Amino acid sequence: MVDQRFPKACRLLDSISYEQVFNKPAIRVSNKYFLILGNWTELEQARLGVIVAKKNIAKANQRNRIKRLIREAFRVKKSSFAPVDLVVMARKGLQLLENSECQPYIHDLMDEIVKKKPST
RNA sequence: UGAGUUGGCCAGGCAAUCGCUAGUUUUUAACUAGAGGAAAGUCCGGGCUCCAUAGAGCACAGUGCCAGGUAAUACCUGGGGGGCGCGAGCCUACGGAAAGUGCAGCAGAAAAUAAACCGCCGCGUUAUUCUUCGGAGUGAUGAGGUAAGGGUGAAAUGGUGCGGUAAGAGCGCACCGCAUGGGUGGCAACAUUCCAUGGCAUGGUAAACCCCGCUGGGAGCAAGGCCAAAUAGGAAUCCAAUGGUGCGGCUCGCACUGGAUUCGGGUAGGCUGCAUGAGCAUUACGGUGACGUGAUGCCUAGAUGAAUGAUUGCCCAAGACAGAACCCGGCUUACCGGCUAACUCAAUUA
Repeated sequence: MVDQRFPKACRLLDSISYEQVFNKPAIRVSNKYFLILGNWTELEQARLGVIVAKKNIAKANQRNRIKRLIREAFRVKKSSFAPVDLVVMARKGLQLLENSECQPYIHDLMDEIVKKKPST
């Protein structure tokens, strides 16, 4: 049984954690709808932070939907990651897509990160 | 059956697997609960918190038929006036224009102490025609009278008829309308097929200034309280003085500054505020109703880098607008469809 749980230990919980990722991102992958920054850590598991700006997605219920989508994708793939802090940012236009249309974009980017290894 | 009016309700359902937040317990698991009718816009009204115990006056803002409901309102209920609709019903910032100031394009003679463009009327002067020699008619012109008729306008100082007159005119009369006072009905707004008086004023605009009545102190949960790394030196209480400084837009006013005594103060961060409430359901009684009073039962989201979801299958009417952030009551706006009650109009059948 693969661990697919998503407790608070798997999330970035304060602005310090976010700033560490933004200051020197070792990982930077993106496509039309998402941008992912990441930083290798010494922790036991990967952690996720999500940013969906009001500027990009105007309606609150659409922002919630996209955040859930990103968390769900991370939750399913979590055990495949090396210890890493990720920040996923949503770009404009996502509110026009159905959930099933969005999923390939986020899954592809996460697969890309799974292939990478920490440069020791 | 069709068309319509008003009100109320629902907002995909079920199952399996994997998850999230909170609570409880026998705690590495199980059980329970987990967005809305608008959670939205932040347009009003409150609660709560601090500022001064939240006061007085001015200014400013809001509000505006009457009565009631409510914690309160700009909301709701009932009623009145006006307008629209065949009707059920709908709309209505609906106080004051005889306190003052201002404004009114075009058209029109004139838009406010009314006014004479055309027309109508007699009078004077003059030309001319006719004449029974008294005058009569026509044209031009002058000073007047006239609000009947025409024409302009959204609006032109009551309407119709008769009398009256040179022509006219509420100039007089009748009826209708209007105003004022009284009576009557109504808590009131107001109504009045009641009575009297008045020939009739007082044009419109107050979502123009304004006047009048009523209401409003300010800031907001990033309020405020507690614990507290860092950092800076002050903070609280009492007494004295009435000079200085500061404080909602201003004034009254209030606070601080001085001295003495005491020792904590407070940013990041954390905790709290933060879920028992103007609460919900059922029911009885009072009330036309909004609603109130009582009884019984229930506890029903509480996140904080921010939970309430994903996948699969089945069913149907094929799922819109949209996400709590201190909490309530309203209003407004967005919205796929569907259900339901009462009523109105039209047609058909009996």
